[in-house]
Amino acid sequence: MEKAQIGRPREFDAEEALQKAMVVFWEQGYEGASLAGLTEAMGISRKSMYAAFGNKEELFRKALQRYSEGTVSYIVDALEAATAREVAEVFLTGSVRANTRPGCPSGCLGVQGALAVGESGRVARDVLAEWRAGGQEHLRDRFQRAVEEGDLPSDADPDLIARYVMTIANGMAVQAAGGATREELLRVAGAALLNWPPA
Amino acid sequence: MEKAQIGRPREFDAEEALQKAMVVFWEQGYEGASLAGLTEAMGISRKSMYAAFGNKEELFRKALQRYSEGTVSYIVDALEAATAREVAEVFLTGSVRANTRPGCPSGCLGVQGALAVGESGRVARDVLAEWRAGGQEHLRDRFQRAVEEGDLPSDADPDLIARYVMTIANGMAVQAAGGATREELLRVAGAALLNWPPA
DNA sequence: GCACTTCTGCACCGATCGGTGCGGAAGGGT
DNA sequence: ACCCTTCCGCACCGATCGGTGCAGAAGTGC
Repeated sequence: MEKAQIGRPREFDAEEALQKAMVVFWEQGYEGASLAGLTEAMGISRKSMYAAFGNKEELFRKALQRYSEGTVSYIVDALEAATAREVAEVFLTGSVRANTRPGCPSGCLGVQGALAVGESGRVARDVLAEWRAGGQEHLRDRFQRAVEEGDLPSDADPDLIARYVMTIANGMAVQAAGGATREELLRVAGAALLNWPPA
Repeated sequence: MEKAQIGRPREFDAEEALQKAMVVFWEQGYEGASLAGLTEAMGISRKSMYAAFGNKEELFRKALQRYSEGTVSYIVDALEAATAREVAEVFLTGSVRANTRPGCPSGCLGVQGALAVGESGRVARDVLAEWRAGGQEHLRDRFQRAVEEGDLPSDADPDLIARYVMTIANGMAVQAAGGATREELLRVAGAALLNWPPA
């Protein structure tokens, strides 16, 4: 994104513009977000957007990356928790907070950004599916380690446990998109954690 | 939909066409489904579609109604089950089967049909949110009855239990949209049901 | 056979989609 | 001061969006 020091420097803050674009994608989805709406929110012209980010798909990819590093950075903390139970707890409560953050759209960009789409959204849909699968894989690896460390029973299935936890998170994202409050979702997360290990 | 017996009768089967439209909405979402794609799948012209169904929004509403009466009719069976535990079990396993039906799109129309959308999809999004809330309400009423009948502990919270069950179902719909198999999801449902009552 | 109604295919509507070509303005290096 | 690069606002591109007007064809009741 930074390529030259010579010439007229850009007048806008790329990170700030990307943040605004991320919010629009988060709220309206990949297909629902138009170039006009994106650039208006970003405060720049179409031409500047294309020069700085490539095209709509690339902008979406970069917005998702920013989302990963910012909004959902709690997953890093979760994976570093001491026990498998705490991993699940930090992950789920972090999800709830991210899905119901005041001033941000409800729900999760990684879920509602592109779930079912037409031809033009295929790439975005696949990018998000891969993104979710990647998160689930990190959880699975962590639970696998927990099994090896004796933190989980030796016959526990890390794949199933990771999928179970991710399913709860995905479901809460849908609930948040439908208007569920932080308190309601925290209680759901609490209920899901009563069951541990879940297999 | 049936209004006159005089005049030239329509040449296509409205129910059959609606079924095809439902599948397109299911697969591509409300915004992703174009009139061109819909009418092509339905095998009729734009004009015939408008005459028979009104407009795109009305077509979507009628497709959702057909989805309710067909694909997700298992919810009726679930609500009639003898115990709250069985209600949850029939509901969740029914969800898994509906989300992974061979020959149908993966996932749930009620979830992926319109989760995050632009201006033009607002109505569809709200229709679906209300649809999901309605299902959850039915579950809550059933669990409320279970409390009154002593089938659930007297301090159990029907609202929380219904939201918990619906969250699992919503999450499995996202998982299915991402490619999870029926077997994988049945194991998740089984794991979720180990935890009963979930509060 | 006639009148009446409705169906259907085609072309077309204005609006918007994602994406660009152009030309002037503006900053940095030397 | 010069040059060179980059930025940026505007107009515009073909394609597609949801939705319609028109006219001919076709079926039903009398």
